Amino acid sequence: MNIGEVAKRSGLPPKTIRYYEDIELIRPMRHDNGYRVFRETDLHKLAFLGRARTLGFSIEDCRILLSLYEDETRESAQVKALAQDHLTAINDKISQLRAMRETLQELVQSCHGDDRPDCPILSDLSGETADPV
Amino acid sequence: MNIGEVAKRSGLPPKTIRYYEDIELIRPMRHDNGYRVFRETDLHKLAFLGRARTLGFSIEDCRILLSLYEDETRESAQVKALAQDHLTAINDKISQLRAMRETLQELVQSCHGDDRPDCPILSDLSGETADPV
DNA sequence: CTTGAGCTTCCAGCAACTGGAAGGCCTATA
DNA sequence: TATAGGCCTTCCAGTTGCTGGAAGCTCAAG
Repeated sequence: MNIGEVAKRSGLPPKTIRYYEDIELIRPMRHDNGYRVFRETDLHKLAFLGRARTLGFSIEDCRILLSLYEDETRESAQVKALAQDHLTAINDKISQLRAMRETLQELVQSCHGDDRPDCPILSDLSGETADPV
Repeated sequence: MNIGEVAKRSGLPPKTIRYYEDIELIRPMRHDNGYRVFRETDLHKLAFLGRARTLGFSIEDCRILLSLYEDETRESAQVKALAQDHLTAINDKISQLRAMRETLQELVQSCHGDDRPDCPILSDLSGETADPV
């Protein structure tokens, strides 16, 4: 398979696939003409990576996951710990975003949003303490 | 004020303050010796920026917010629209993260996490369809 | 033989800083 | 007065995960 085909089948853009080779997540062979040759195992790895990235794992986590996947002597505890840490990080991010949302929502709601310059959003940002509702 | 003082008072690290000058969010004066001189208005702007960044606004949004703040002929509708868009983006991100969390949580729960290699997390990533529970 | 699609490499840029090196300045104390 | 330290300066590089674009080679079709 050439890169275009693999891109279609894996759902990853060619640029990304080349990048993954660059950082040595995959190691496709080469044709005599310099073209990359992808085998089923390469495609499989790329799909694995795509899925892991969709779940938000970092590239370095992906590298570890891939190596665990290929290591028949792995302990599932290692995988679980990695996933658990990631889950915790995601939960932290959600909390942060929720805090932002809460504040923003209040500010947006309190702004009349017309042609007058008066604006509680800017007031808040500039450090004025909000009027008690 | 020197940068250290401003850093303390604004809560932003000196590096970040220099960076903000670099991208022309602020324009502090200079002493003869080359040191930056910050006035109250600079400090005020930095606090504004810090707060806006905490709410997740991008630097470019911050630039716009700052210019709106300083524009007495602004219409609050402009500010509100910006904040509303940002709020929408945050909500999108939260949705994404929640989707990740849901999947991850299931996977983590289904993994026994012991010394055996068998692992539903890796199975999922590798494209095996999950066994119906 | 030419055209166009597909492939190659390499370089640059995004966001928003952050770390570190090399060196100037300022103040206090011995 | 010398020096030590702490603060300041600039500049360069690195972070994460790609993405865009340029220049150029290859391949298949007409």
